[in-house]
Amino acid sequence: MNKDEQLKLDNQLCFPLYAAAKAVTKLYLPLLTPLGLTYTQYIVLLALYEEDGITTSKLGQRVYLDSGTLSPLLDKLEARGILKRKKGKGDHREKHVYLTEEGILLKEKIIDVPSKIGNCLGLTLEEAIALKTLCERINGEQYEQAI
Amino acid sequence: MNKDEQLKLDNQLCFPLYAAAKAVTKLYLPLLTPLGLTYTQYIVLLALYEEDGITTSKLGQRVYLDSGTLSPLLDKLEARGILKRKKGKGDHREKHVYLTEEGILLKEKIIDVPSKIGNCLGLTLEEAIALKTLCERINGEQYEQAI
DNA sequence: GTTAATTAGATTGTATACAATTTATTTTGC
DNA sequence: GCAAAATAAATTGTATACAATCTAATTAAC
Repeated sequence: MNKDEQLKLDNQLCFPLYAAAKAVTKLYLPLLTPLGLTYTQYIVLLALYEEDGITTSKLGQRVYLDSGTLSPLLDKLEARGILKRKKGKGDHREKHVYLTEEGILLKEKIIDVPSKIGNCLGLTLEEAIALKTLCERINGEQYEQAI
Repeated sequence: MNKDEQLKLDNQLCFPLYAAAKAVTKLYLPLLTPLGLTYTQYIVLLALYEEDGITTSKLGQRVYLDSGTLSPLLDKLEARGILKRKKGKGDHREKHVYLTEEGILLKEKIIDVPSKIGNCLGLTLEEAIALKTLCERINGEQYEQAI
């Protein structure tokens, strides 16, 4: 394949990946909008359901978001009464993120989302696992010095 | 796997996919920033190198972007002198997007980007093709009535 | 032990993304 | 042939994303 061929959209890996991520995110809209949640807010809540009281920076590492994205997002969820941020006893620079009663109750509405999404992708279970594994490989790489 | 397990971040398909797309997009930064381009602008240019003079709506379908994203993006590229939009002779609602001399010259700088990115993903060729194929399957699906 | 370097979180600035709306034009229905 | 529906592009509003910067608090260095 020459350089001109290589430049075509259909020969890129990045583009289908970018498009697929957007398409899958959009799949969640009809389930999350009724709950007043965006996809990113949903992801942040999943992380909190796993580890309540996590610090903001740890949460950011978990969901691959920096403070520029996470701070205003947490502002909104806090304003809605879903979570609270409190300074810990130790390091006073850190803030811990805690689910409120309402945030904990919201889990009951969220818990059916994965199964409802599950069979909508048009992939077999094996294909979905293969896709997930390949994406995790990419996410696990260290790219800083790669270029 | 019970519902609580199913809700964990590590058991989602959507999340690694979303993270991998962001990671791959970020890989392009050191190559595109020197050219003054963002990743999305790069994708739009690839589409134009394949079909110069395409209408705005066709371009949007090709790169999976709606007019709300594409209009201001084209504004910027037009302001930089990389492309021009002109009304066609036929349907006066349509605008056709044409590369300028400068936009055509830019291709010479862009043409090496794919090969430079190529081997940075830590995937074998077979794995990259498998990933691309699975993403294309997702992109080809019709999801409107799926939920 | 005091200054320098680092870190946590927030803020600012720019660029996506997309739903919903608006305007101009074209096509349909009858 | 004309009102109604549809379409193309732009605009508005809200929510990511992230680089760069800022402030406050902590740690390191000497």
